[in-house]
Amino acid sequence: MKIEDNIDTFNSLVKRRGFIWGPSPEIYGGFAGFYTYGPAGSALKNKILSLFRKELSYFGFLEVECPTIMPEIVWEASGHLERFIDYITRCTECKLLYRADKILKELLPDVMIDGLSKEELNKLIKTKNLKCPNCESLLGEIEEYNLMLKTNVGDNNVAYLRPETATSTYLLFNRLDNYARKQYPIKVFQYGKAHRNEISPRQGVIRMRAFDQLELQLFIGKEQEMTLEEYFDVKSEKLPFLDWKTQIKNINKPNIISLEEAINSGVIQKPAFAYCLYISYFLTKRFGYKDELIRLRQHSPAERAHYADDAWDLEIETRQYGWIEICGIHDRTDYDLRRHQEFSKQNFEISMDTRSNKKEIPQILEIAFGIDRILYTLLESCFDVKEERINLKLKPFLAPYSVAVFPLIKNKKEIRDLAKEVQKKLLNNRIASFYDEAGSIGKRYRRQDELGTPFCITIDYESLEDQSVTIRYRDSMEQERIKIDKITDIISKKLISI
RNA sequence: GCGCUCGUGGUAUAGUGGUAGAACUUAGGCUUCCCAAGCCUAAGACCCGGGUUCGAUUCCCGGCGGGCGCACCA
Repeated sequence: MKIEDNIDTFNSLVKRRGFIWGPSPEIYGGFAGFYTYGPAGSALKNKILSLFRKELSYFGFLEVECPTIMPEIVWEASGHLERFIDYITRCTECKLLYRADKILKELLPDVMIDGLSKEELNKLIKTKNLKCPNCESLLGEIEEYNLMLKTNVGDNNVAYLRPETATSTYLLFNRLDNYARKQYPIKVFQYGKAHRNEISPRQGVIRMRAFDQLELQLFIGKEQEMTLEEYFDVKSEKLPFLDWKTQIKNINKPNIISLEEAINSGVIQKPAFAYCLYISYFLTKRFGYKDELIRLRQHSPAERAHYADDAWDLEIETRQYGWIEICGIHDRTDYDLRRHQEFSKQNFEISMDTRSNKKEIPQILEIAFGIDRILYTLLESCFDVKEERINLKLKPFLAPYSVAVFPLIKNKKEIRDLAKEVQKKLLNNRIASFYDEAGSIGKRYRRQDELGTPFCITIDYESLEDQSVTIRYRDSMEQERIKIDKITDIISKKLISI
């Protein structure tokens, strides 16, 4: 069978090899926006997370884990309740759906629409006899479309599934202030599920209704944002910046400049924020994306979220979906803590510097990764077809299986026994190893290539005599002879070093 | 959500108003071969519900799901 180097081959691989299945539950026809990771996908995801945790600990981040359901007041305070509920109206005839504020602004350019209540919007539609631009029929009653998933807890308490993990981290502020003994900036992250009731989810795991976020937060003083030590260690690092003023000129090629140059030219205002952009880029690079597939794109002021002062997306270029955001870096200012202080009636004004009595509410800088998008873009960017061979070029430490073990032939007892012994030895050292004796040796190599297994060990006749085996490398397909008692050492080293 | 379009084994598909054919994959066996060889055998599918019909996977309606366009995407 001819293996073509195209996106269909990729999509079928992702399913066949157990990376991503869905929409789930498949046997009931599927539920749009919900997907499942099969064994290979779960393994890959766990390795992604384990790399994150390792690196974040290096950068001094603490991990927390909060509930995914929070009472209504939290979302009122965070601003999500207001911003995630859209008033919509649909045409009574052609059923086209409009966002109420947008259509009213279009039809009534002279009326001030912003800030009107649902009742006032309804009144306007009725008194002005507003009609659908598409078919000239009357527009219907205002309805609410809520991007947050609502639920009831206990007897009758309204609550929402969190649409982001960040907010739940902010609610820990006074606990963290204590725990970290005011060693600002306090660096925290949280990994977990978030839920959004997308109107029409598409693009597979790129836009799901239940998805995984890994969000880093820096609680930091306003002055400290300009003087952060960590910035000075990395300020000469070069990143691919695409600021919004450049985008206006229709230029989509990033400008590769250092953090310092970005600050000096005014593209970035705060050194601490520049440091956050650096962290996002550094972590992304650790997964092995090629340079040309990464860019940092700044939001225009109009595109920014309600809480953000400056916002950038770290994007990866994909074959199937174009540039995809895998990480959002936001300067959330003191917006969140100020709001939660107000709604919870706690005091978040603290003195951050013992030398003065000045009190302030800390600023928050946020680096928000979408884990599912990392998993997807990583699979896509590692997918490679050459000479009838599918090869998933994952970094060795990310591959679902680190190594596979084969007896060259299965009907020779001694070879088979030795192969099983080698397999056992690897497992005893907790190396993710897969044993396979079915089919020709070439077929077994191909199976592992599709899963991204970086190393294959083959036991042959020679092994019986000199206790050596062949190690075969996924990308080069080259083979080397190594001694059995060196296998675990060699593999372990290769898993760390690359 | 609207419009168009599509939905057949694990994957990608052929085909039909009388329940489906091949490929790859998978499993068992032979072969023992270091890069998808070959041979034998086996398993496995018409998205769901309703209607028309003697009979529906096929036609019609509805639902669910996918793709594309519009809208939406803090």
